[in-house]
Amino acid sequence: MTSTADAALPAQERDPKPAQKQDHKQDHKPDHKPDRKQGRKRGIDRLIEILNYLHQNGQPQRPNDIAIGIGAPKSTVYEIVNRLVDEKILEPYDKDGRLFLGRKLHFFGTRYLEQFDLLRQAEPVVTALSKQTGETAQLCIIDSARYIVVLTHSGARHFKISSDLGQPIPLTWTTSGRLLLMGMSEQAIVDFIPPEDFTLPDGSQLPLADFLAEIDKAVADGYVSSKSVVDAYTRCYAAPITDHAGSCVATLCMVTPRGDDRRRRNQLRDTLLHHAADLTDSLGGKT
Amino acid sequence: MTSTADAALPAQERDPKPAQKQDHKQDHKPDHKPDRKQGRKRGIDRLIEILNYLHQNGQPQRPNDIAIGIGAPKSTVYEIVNRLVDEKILEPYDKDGRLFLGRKLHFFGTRYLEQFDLLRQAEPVVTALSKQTGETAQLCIIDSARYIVVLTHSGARHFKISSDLGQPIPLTWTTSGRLLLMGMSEQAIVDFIPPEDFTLPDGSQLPLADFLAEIDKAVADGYVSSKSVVDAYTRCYAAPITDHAGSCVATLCMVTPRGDDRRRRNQLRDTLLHHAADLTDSLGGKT
DNA sequence: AACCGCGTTCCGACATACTGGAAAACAGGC
DNA sequence: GCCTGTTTTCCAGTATGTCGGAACGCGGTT
Repeated sequence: MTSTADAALPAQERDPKPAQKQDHKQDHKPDHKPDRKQGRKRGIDRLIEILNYLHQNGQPQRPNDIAIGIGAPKSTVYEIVNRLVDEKILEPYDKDGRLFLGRKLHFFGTRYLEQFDLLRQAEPVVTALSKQTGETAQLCIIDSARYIVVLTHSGARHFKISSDLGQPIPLTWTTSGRLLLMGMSEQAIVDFIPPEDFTLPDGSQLPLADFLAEIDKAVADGYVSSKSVVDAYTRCYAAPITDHAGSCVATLCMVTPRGDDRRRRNQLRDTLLHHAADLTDSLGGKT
Repeated sequence: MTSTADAALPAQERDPKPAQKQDHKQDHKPDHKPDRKQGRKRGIDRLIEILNYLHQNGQPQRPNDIAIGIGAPKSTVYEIVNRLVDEKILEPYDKDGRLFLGRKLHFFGTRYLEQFDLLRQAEPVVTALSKQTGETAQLCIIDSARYIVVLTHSGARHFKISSDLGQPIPLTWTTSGRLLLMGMSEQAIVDFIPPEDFTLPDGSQLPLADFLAEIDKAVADGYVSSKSVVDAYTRCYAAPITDHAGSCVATLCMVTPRGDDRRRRNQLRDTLLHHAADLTDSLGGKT
């Protein structure tokens, strides 16, 4: 099963069905065209669909499968895919013609990491935290009103708690969400979070008042430790990384199986807080 | 200055001039069109150019700069760039409108790493080697008859030996090149290496016989340690990572400033060999 | 051998993505 | 404020990239 940081997605199967989405054209202009039949699409869009599809699907696919998966004409997909293979943006995976994301993407991604202080500095911290505790450690941020994991390092446990790096999840579903929203007024939070995100994965509603109270407690404690909202097996720990103004730019967190005794829980919490404070310091944040 | 593993590029300035290349259409068919004026290009090509440009350039740029840099119409670049920002493939960098590679690329890149045994296993080894020695450590492979660095971890030195991850370099220029070609016949090597690659960065020619002799010695020794061919400051150490058949699939290597005494050189070599053997083992290779 | 399913390649036609050029917004410098 | 150079946005025309559909190739089954 697939579990994400403090927000394990409920057995989010990687089903190969069409990537239902896009069409939310956020053009700045009114877009007078009444959304004609989604006939033809341009190459760039296809390319993006292909990459996203392979990323979400997580495993090598044949051009034909990709075409079916994203609901695009085969001829188009073959065309584009060949171009991308030339560029090493995709790479052949086996002799059956399966393809996967290519090394060029790794190079691009590395450049991205180099460029950004937060991630560059956080990377060794996440690794150290994970190594030291043997648990899965992650760095999480807010991304367009959702929570996403941006760095992850798996723990030593035999059953892998893999994380869906980069998959947006409602803030309300996550332990970290309580911390990431610190400092926002009630009104701001209501405006910020999409209303549907107050529906928890089991279908129940999270009362706003409860959520606000949890945020308050999180801020007061300086960390959160709680059972995952989205699965029955994991406990999550999260600590804030703050900037010079004291607002929370990210959280450092851990995912562990439930069932640890109080002693170990405290120990994990302390280790986490220690690393989080270090990271905040080295970023010039206010501790 | 910029230095790459065992092949520091000679002050390879990152000049913002047009990316002269492509046009080598390797279509399987004769391509009857006599290569018309390079008029219009498709979106996908532009997109690739943009990403490559930002990657090679290494720093955030404005859409306008990108347009100039890749020699594309501004209107086109603005169009595409906006699309990519929506997708988080590019990201705004500052309020002057500069952009850089986006987090999505990091996510894609991570998936790539997860998927491939060699890199997944090699990553902790490279890190460990670098931490233990304080030097820059890298994993290198052959990529279309050239050498490229696929993993890197900077050493603790104050002046950063940054590496051009993913930049193809002639095998002859690199220490690792001697190892990566092990097992190939003279004829195979001649056929494989582009003739122009026997010209060293200083303009001199590398005699084939010398090169072959160096390869033989490398194989016999089981490692190479030599002064970098391409700069005057560094010494490089390389050790082979072999597969079950005993052929060299990659090299683990280190870049150090010159001037270490024999004792330390031996020590570094031993550490390197130790880690390389570990990695080969864990990949099921023949030691 | 002939048949079937599946993955891949080929090809012509048309909608449209890309382009050039010009206008508009912006940023300094005087 | 006014002028000058730069960056960004807008727009309409046409070269061309995308699509559908058909043909091809290959492995396995009857």
